Amino acid sequence: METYNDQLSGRVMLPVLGQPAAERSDAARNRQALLAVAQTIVASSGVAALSMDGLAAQAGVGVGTVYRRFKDRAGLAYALLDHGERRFQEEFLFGSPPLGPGAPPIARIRAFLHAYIDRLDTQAELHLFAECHAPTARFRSGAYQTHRAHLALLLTQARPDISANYLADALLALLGAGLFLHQRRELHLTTNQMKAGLDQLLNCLDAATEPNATRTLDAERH
Amino acid sequence: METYNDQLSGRVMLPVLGQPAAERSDAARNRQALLAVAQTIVASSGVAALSMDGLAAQAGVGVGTVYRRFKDRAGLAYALLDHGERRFQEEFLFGSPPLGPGAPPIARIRAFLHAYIDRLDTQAELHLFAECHAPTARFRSGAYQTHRAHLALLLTQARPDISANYLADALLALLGAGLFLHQRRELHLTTNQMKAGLDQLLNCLDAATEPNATRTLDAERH
DNA sequence: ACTCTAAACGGAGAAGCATCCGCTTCGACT
DNA sequence: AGTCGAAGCGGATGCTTCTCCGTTTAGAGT
Repeated sequence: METYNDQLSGRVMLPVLGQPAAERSDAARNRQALLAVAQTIVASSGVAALSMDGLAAQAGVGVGTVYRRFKDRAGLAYALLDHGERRFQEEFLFGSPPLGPGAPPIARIRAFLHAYIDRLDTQAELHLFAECHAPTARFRSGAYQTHRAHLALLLTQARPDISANYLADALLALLGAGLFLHQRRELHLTTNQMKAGLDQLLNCLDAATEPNATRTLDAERH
Repeated sequence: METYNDQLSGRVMLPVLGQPAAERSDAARNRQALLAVAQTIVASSGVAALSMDGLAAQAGVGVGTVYRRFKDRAGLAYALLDHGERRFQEEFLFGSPPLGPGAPPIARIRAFLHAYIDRLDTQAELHLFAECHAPTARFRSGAYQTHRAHLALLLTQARPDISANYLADALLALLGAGLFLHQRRELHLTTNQMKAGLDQLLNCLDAATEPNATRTLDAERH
């Protein structure tokens, strides 16, 4: 029933409307403490070692508190990813090209995919952890929605003839943590090889542009 | 450490080499009984209601037995998917075209994707269950390896200029149970719409064939 | 029929997730 | 400073997964 829209949100874009009643100071303190401890655990022993009970114990709070703050295991994971996600969003929404505005659509998409791969390179386990413990949540999360909207917008510009939303979902599927880890651990691909693979597909998209479709809205053909 | 290679295997293709020492009769009996009970539970109450303890209780065996037979939750799920997977493999390996041999590569790929979507339509929850409880296992499973090899072979014929293995993984990523359920539940797509989406992408692949690359190995250009 | 051993069985127990609910505390408003 | 209600706290509790290990049994060889 509940979603993780608050975590990892597209809040960056939202006006300060009905801020859902700011956290009480003790609550905020606990959240920070818990996040700090959680990060330490993950850094030192890996995500597998991160348990709700253990976290509560190490942070010196009751388990109830952990659940109140983070809802569940997946919520905790999303909270841990949130900082990086915010920065990422700022970069592709407001940063400098080619990731940020200013570059042609295909270039921005490419930059987005590359940047995403780089994030996975350091955080794939955490992403996987989050995805697995709330399987449908990835798609409902604010982060996913934002990424999807971003890609869909760019794709509409690059390929007005293809369903942009579908394509956006497709591209994001290629960035799933499970696939990434498989490619890294089993196939021993480097991030550069993955990027190259994605580039190939993008080239495909670019090359296959229908002759009568406008490739970019305002660029002349030559 | 362990994998699920035995479940959902490409055994279809394997000669009768070192059959891993046939099951003892009591073991086989228990496996059948457990699978039957598990299927009943899933059919009547959904995958969420399928617990190892409950299964053991309902089947009248100890939990240890369940774990010995199926290794873990994910293993049980894979075992439940196994029957259908065998039939699916037979169809795309030996069945009639366009799914089976005889049709041109792109047509076979399309047929494969469509058939996969149809399977997901009835079994997505079980697939998701399996994927989530052994996140990396999907990629290591015999089923995945077989699907991947199949697609890679066809892709090599259709697009010798693109890394077939990478593309195969990409296509299979689009068939993840998580994405499927998201598209069905959240976006209210029909299976036909999903198939259409996949077709669009395939058309892209087809259309973007490099002019100097041979589209099919022995077809003349005109 | 008897023996013997690898395989299978069963269930107690450890550990984790999540909930519930009575108690405590913050902080807004007098 | 004092009141008061919403929000937060915590840990007992229940349920589940999975492991471990002592006991039992199938079935091959004699």
